[in-house]
Amino acid sequence: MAIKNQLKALNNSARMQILEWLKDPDANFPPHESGLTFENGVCVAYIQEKAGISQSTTSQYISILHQAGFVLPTRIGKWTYYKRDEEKISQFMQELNGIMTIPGEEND
Amino acid sequence: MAIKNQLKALNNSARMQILEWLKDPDANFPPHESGLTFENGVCVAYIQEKAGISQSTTSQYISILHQAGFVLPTRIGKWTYYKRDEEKISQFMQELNGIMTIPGEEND
DNA sequence: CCAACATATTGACAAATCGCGATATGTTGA
DNA sequence: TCAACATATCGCGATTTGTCAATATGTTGG
Repeated sequence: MAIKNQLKALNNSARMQILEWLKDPDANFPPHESGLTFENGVCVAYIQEKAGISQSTTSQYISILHQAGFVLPTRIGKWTYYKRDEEKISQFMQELNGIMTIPGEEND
Repeated sequence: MAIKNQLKALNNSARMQILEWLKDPDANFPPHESGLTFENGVCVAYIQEKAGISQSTTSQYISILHQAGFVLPTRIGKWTYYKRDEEKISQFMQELNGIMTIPGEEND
């Protein structure tokens, strides 16, 4: 159930990229005008600008990433900041690994 | 390029299941009537029967798994046997892991 | 409360994917 | 060469996804 949505969320290059950018906000986004650090993540407007897609599409993509459990929102004032949920992402990768690979196999 | 097709290939429960079944053909399929072992994989007809989908859909799904590099065909007589390409699968998982996770992070 | 703004939701339509039946291709045994 | 069979490909309607503009919701400062 969960993993199906998670794979669907990844099945789009913009959504993948957003997740990658959020790995290192300092390297990928300008500082927030509010002076806020990236501790709580990045605001939607910055993600939109970087991705070069419309506001509505950006919001929808972030919603899909959120439903997949990959990002966590923090609302501060009129802004919503999103950051990666590293634990959920790790869990997903472990689960996918369990599905995809054979336990004994040591291929690399 | 490659990883996009690979994620697409996984974005379908029947295709995921086929890959899982092929992890252990002895456990998931009856022996080939020809007496052939599963060394070269499983014939399409058995996969079709197990998946409960049409012949054309089965063939197409296997083709998608093949394009993704997840399975290898061996033609013997009028049969085509498919088995997992463990190396490619491992490579895919490593690549996805590199994209999805942050190097230093040790979440579990 | 209102105007301005950030984000979310809705409605629409094109493009991609699902899954099938029909048909084509390739192979073997007679 | 032909009939039977295994698999692949084609063409199709149905469903899902991509992406947008328009609109709704929620928040703050005045």
